[in-house]
Order: sequence, then C-alpha cells, then structure tokens
Amino acid sequence: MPELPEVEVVRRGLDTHVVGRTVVAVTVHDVRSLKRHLPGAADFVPRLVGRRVDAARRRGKYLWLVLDGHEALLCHLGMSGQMLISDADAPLPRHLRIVLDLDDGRQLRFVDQRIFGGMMLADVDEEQVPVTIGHIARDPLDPRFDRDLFAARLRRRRTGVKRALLDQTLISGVGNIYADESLWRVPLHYARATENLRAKEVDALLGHVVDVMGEALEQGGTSFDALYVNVNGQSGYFDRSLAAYGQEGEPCPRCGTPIRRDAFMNRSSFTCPRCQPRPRNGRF
DNA sequence: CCTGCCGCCTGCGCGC
DNA sequence: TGCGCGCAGGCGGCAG
Repeated sequence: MPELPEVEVVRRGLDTHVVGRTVVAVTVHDVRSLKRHLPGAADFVPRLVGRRVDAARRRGKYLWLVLDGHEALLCHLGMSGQMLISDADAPLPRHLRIVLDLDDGRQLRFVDQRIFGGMMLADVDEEQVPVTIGHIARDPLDPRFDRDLFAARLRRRRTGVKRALLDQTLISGVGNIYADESLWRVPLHYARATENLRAKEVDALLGHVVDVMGEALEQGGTSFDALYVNVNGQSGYFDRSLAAYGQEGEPCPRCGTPIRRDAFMNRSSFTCPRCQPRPRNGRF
C-alpha cells in the first residue's frame, strides 16, 4: 500500500502536470529518501536540474519519469509516499523529503512519513524501463503481461498462494489489500499451496486481480487515512467497497459469516472462514 | 536457483 | 502523565 491502483492514480497526475516540464531546481530535505541513490544528493541534484520530463511510467508499484537522455527518475512510494503538485508558495507539509521546482513555477513534492519509499536516478533499457527494476515482473494491467507464463511459474512454486501474489518478481502491483480482496472473490484461502491450484482457479484468481484493481482505479484508489492521495492531495473511495480487507468482525458480503483476521507474513490477512476454509493439505 | 525471514522507518492508539 | 509496545507493511539483502 499504496498498491497498483493508487500508484496509477499518481502516474496519471504526473502525466498531466509534470510531463513536458523541465526541472529547474531540486532540494533534498532528507537524504534518507535517496537511500537507493548510492552516489547521494551531491550527485542527484545536479544531474536532475535542467532535465526535461518526457513521460510518466509505471510498472507494478514502481513509478518513473523518463528524462531526456537515457535516464529516469525512479520513485517508489513505499508505505506512505505521496507525490504532490503544489504552488511554490504553498505551506510546506510535514514529512516533506524532496522538492523538484518546475519551469511553470510549480513544485513536485515528495512527501513520505515512514521513509520506506524513495527516489533514485537510473539508466533505462530499450523499453525505457529502469534497469534497476529489471527483476520486477510485468503487472496484470500491462498489455504484455503473459497469463500463461504467470500460471506456469505460479504452479512451479512451492509456497502459499498469497505469498506468491505478493512476490513482485512473479506478478507486480499486488499488495496486501488487493491480494486479500482477490482471494476472497475466488474464493481461495491464502495458504492454499500453489502447486495444487487448478488451472481454473488460477484463471479465476487472475481475473479477480484485474477486476478488483480496475474497480479501485475507477474510484480513484483506496484510502484508509489521508496517506493515499493523488497529486492534488485527494483520496479515492474504494475503501468503501472492500469485502474482506480491514473488515474483521464485519459480515462477509456473500454469506454473512464474520470476517476473520489472521497474522500472516508479519501482517494481517482477512478471510471469510466459511467461504475460504483453511486447506487441509495447504502450506504456508 | 529457491524460499522465507529480518530490518528499515514513523505515528498512532492502547494498556498500565 | 508518560512510557513502552504493537501495528501498519513493501522491499532489498541475505541465510539456509
């Protein structure tokens, strides 16, 4: 979180407000947001100043601005990152980490409470994808996402289905919210062994992943608090449509059984104990 | 190669 | 009142 739909909402905002602009100044307020830019701020700032933004792109939860020349400003929002477009004289928000001044007098502000996110400059390949994220799989909204390849790789895994869904090298963009929602829709328990999944179940799961993310995108993404916002600081509405995630004790919309919360993978998993019974031969 | 665990981060709400 | 703790959890690194 933010997951693919929330990141796509941000990408669209950048497409509208930042593409075509030139960076005229850069201020790094907190170097921890450049953790993955190994040469540090002394390299980051001068390399970014004067560059024109040619495109705003995304794969899974990664976001990047294609710069003139074979380079990109790669961004990850982590848990709490925001990209905000502001007038330069607007009050500075708490947790402001990096500011890009643009040639129209406005600013692109990277705000990140928990600093799990960050920015870095990266070379791009012939498809304009940063080489740094070459290990990240295509996401299910990518026209070149290969469903058969995903199904084959999934069933070669020896793990539980939710663990696999959250593995960004297998399928990208899915986080805890949309994993739980997709599994509820199939329905499948998170601990179902990937090697035992039937082809129909994999098909259904993938279909629900695409559907639930598409619906969330139409509603501007999911927001539980003020952290997940578009470039204008506005939240989406999809949290009102969640069937399982965060619904502990609430009735399952399908059968009425109270939704259950389990600790799993150092986070929470929400299931309907009746629709998604724990598999007898499943594994974690 | 594969799988799964750890540490990174901050703010908030809770119990004592 | 204030402190400590659990929780939110994506991802790179690394152990086995």
